[in-house]
Amino acid sequence: MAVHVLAWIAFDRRGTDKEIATSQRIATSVNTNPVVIRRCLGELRAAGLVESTRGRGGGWELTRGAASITLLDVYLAVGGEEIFAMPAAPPDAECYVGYGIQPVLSRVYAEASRALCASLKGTTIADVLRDAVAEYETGLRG
Amino acid sequence: MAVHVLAWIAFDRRGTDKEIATSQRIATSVNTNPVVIRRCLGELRAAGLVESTRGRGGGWELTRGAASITLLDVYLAVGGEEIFAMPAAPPDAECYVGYGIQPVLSRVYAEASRALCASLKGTTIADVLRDAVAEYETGLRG
DNA sequence: TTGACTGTAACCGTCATGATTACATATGTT
DNA sequence: AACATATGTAATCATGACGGTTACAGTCAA
Repeated sequence: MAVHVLAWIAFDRRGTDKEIATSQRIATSVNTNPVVIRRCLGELRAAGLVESTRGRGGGWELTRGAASITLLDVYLAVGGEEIFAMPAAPPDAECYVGYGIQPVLSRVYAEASRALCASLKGTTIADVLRDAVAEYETGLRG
Repeated sequence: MAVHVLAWIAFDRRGTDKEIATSQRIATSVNTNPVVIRRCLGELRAAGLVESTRGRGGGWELTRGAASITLLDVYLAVGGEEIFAMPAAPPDAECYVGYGIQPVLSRVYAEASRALCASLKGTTIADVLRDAVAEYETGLRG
């Protein structure tokens, strides 16, 4: 959803009319509630990806170009650190496997997480927006 | 949890006593309920990683060596295809971004998923077990 | 026949997440 | 000043995923 929101703001900014992106208009595109959008944008703002202006005529803007925001930035912004869950109840500490498996799994998760992040780093919001628009136009022809 | 369970079965098999792994004993190590273990093992069996024998003296065995079971096998067995969630409600189809973003994100997710799977493929149950036991012994010395 | 084990259904509590309502706050326009 | 339009955020509800638990049926060896 965060990716969608950011792409929408970037798209809106390209338009000829200088309207600023509001949570209401974004919500229409994402097909959800403005409050949900604001919550999402709040996280993105905390990560420094967007800025908001309040009051009439206010709304949301990217703090930098869409081409310099990677999906990794978005992933980290919305708190996507926890891909794999560690066991809720700690394993049996007196068991060989139960005792030693936790740190081992942590290392494995860190490794997998690195691979995932490296992949996400390869795509920017600008890439997503460009491909989405292309997809739209292809759909119209088909 | 599935990794823990498989490592435990592999560990149990190495022992001098020829006891077979039961869901009860596995549950003790994982610190959970035998039914949870059986549910988990049911998925692993569906994926062909383990076999069970019923009745007295029954239990669970690996269908192949621990060194030939990768974490990717486990990941796929327990249905870990869905890392990223697609929007519950479909985006606005009349919006440039809303229409085209879904297939674009699908491609991005597929790419990220490939990276993750490649990483998981590099570690086997045997690796995890070896490191866990080493961790245990290191802990005893410290 | 008995005991030990798997196989499952059923139900509960918890947690995360999105949806919604309501209201406080801020700010440009009139 | 009054109003319209935004954001900011708390509170609440519904939903789904997941583990924990109980209960019971099916299976097999001793």
